[in-house]
Amino acid sequence: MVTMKDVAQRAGVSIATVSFLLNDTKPVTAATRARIEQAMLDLGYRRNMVARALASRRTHIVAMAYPALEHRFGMSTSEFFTSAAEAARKQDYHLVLWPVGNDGVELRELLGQGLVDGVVLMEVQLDDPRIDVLRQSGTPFALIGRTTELDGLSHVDIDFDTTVEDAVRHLYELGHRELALISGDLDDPRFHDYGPWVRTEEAYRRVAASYDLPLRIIPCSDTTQAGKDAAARVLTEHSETTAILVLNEYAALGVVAGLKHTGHDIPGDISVLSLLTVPETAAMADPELTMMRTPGPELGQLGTQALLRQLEGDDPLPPQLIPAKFSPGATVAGPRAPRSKGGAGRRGARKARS
Amino acid sequence: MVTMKDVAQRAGVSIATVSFLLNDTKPVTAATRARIEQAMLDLGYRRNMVARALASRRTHIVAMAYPALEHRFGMSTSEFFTSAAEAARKQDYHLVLWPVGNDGVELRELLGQGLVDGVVLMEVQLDDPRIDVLRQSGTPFALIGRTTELDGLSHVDIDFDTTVEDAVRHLYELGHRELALISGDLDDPRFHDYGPWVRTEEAYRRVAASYDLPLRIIPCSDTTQAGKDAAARVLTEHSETTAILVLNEYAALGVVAGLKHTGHDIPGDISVLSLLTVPETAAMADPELTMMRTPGPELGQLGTQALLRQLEGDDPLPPQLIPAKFSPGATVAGPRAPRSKGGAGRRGARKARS
DNA sequence: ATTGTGCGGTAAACCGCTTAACTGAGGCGT
DNA sequence: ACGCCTCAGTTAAGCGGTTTACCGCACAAT
Repeated sequence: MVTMKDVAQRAGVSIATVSFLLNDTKPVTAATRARIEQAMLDLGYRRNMVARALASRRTHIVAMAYPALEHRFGMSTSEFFTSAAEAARKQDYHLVLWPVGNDGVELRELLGQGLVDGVVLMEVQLDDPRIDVLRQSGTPFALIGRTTELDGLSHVDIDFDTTVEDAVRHLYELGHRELALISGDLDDPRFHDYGPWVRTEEAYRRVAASYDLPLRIIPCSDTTQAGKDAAARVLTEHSETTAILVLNEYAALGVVAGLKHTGHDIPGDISVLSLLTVPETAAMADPELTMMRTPGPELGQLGTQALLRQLEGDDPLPPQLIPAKFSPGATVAGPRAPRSKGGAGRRGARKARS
Repeated sequence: MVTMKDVAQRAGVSIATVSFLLNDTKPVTAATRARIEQAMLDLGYRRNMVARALASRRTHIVAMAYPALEHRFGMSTSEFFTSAAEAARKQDYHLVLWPVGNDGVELRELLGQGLVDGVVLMEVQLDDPRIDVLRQSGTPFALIGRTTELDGLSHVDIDFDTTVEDAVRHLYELGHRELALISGDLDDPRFHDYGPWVRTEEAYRRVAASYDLPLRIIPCSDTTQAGKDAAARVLTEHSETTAILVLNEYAALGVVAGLKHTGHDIPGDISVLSLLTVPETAAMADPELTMMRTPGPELGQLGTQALLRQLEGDDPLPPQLIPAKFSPGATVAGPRAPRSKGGAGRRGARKARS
C-alpha cells in the first residue's frame, strides 16, 4: 500500500504538506503542489480513509438508517436512496444504506462504533425511539419524515396537507363528490405511529371537511391483497363512491385489480387516485395509475443536504416540506363520464355485468 | 468517548489485555476477565471500529456493490440485500449497500480507500469490468451471479438450467406444446452481457429443443409497458401460443395486463409463468402470478458466506447454483382447460371475444 | 536444586493520517 | 538597519486500537 509517507518522500516534502494539499487546509505553493501531485500520480496514491477517519474523527461516511425488516424496500425507497447517495458523493461523502431495526438498538450499536459521521433517518415514526438514541450519541442526523415534536430537528418531509388538498381538489373539480380514502392500517401496531399514514389521514379529514365531503376512510396495509380487500369494502359499505384515494402504492394496485374483478370499469365507473406513488409502480397497474408522484428524488437530496450542512458547520437547512405532484394516468376521470355511453374507450374491453 | 485505556485503568490491567479479551486472541483468567467485563459495563465501553480497522487492517465492513443506476433496486434485490446483511451481522461483519457504477471506476475508488474488507458483487455481467478492478485491488470478493470464465471465482448464482427445465416441464406436463418465451432484451447495450438474461435464454433454447418445442423468443426489457408490448407481439406473431414464460418479473405484470386487455382469459386461454419472481411482485398481478420463485434469501446468505469464508481464511465455499422453485399462482392451467366449459371459474368474469 | 516450559500479563511499536505548535526566510514600514 | 508580520513548510504528538516481543512465575520433569 502506498502511503502518504511515500508520496512525501518522492516529492521531497514532509508528510504534513501532502496532507495540507490533499485537504486544502493550508496553502501550498504552485511548485510544491505540482511536485506532490506528480508523485501521487506516479505512485498511484489513494488516501486511506480509515486512517484519515481515525485522525480527524470524521469518517466521511453517512448512513441512511433503514428499518429493512419493518418496511419493505420498494421502488420509492430506492429513489430516496439513490438520490441521497448521489447528493452525498457530490460533497465528498459516502452514503450507505444501513439496515437497522426500528427500536433503536442496532442503531445505537452502529453509532457507538464511530463508523459514521451522521445519519439520515428514514421511515420516521411520530414518536421514534431512534431519535433519542441519536440525540444521546451526539451524532448529527437529519430526518426524512418527521416526529410530532420536532424542536429544531433537521428534517425534510412530504407536504401531506398540500398533497391531499391537491388530490381532493382535482377530483372535486372533475365533479366527484362521493370520495373514499383507502388509508394506512393504523391498527397495525408496527405502524400506528407511522408519520405518512397518520398525517395523510389527518390531512384528509381536514380537507374532506372543508370541501364538505363525506368521511369514508378504510384502513389498509401496503400490499396488493389488502388493496383488493379494501376495494371490496368500499363497494359494499359505500356503494355510492365515485372516486377513491389510495394512500399506499402497492395497495393501489390491488384496488384497481379488485375493482376490475367485480366488474367495475376504471375510470368509467369509479376513479382511483394513488397518493404517494412512483412512476414505476404506477405503470404496473392496468389502466396506468393516476397518481400524486412521491417527491423521492427531491427528499433524498434535501435530506442528505440537511445532514451535510450540519457536518460541515454551514448554516442549517430550514425544514422543507415538498408536496407530491399530480401526475396523469388512466385511472381518473369525471364521475359517470359522458363517454361511458359512446363506447369509444380506446382500451377496448369494457365489462358491464353485475 | 470511553476508550480501551479507560477500561484497562479501571480494571487494573494493561490495555493489551483488554484487547486480547475482546478479540479472544489470547487466554485471560476468569478473574481478570470478570474485572474487565465489569469495567466495560460500568463505563459503557464500545470499541472504536475505526481504530480497530486501522490497526488490524480489517474494517469488518463488506460492501454489496450495486449498480443502482443501471439496475432498478426492486423487490428481488431487496431480498438479496436483507438476507445478505443478516448473514453478515451473524459473523460480526457489517454489510452495507454501496451504490457503484457498472464500469468499475467508482468501485475502484471505493476499494482504494481501504474502507471495506470485501465485496459482494451484484448484477454480474458475463464479462464484467468490475471483476478486473477487484482482482487488481486484491480485495476479496464473491459474486452473486457469474461471469463466463470463472476460474476459481467465488460465486453463487441461480441455476438457470434447472429453473427453466422445471418451468417448461411443468407446462409440458399440463399439456402445453405451444410455448413462447418473453426474454430479456439483449439488444439493449446495457444488458447484452447480463448473465441472467443470457443464461435463461440459452437454457430455454436447450430445453425447448429437448422437448421438441417451437422456439419462440420475444425480447423484452423489465418494465410493465415492455411486457404489454411483448404480449401483443406474441399474439400477433404466434397466435397459436397457449403458454408464455416470462423472464422479467415486472414485464410479467405487463404481459398479464396486456393479454387481458386484448380479451384473453388467463389462464383459460393462455397461461403465464413468470420465471424469476418474488411473491410480492407476483401478488401485484391480477390473477396472481404463477412463478418460479427467485431464491433471493438463499443467494444473499450464501454470497455473503462465500465472501466471509475468504475473509476468515476458512476453506472456500464451493460455487452454488440454486434453482428457482415453482410456486403456484393463478396464471397457469392446462391448455383449453376442461373447466373452460363448466363456467365454474371462481373469479367471475371471463371474456371470450376475439 | 536446576531447568524447562506453559501461561497470564505487560510494554511499546506501529497502523496512516491530521493538526497544533513551531521554524526560518523574505518583505515591509519606519 | 531593525523589528515585526506573513507565509510556506516542518516536527511531532496524537487518534484508539492491535500485535509482537518479552517477562516473571508456578509447576513438572530431570
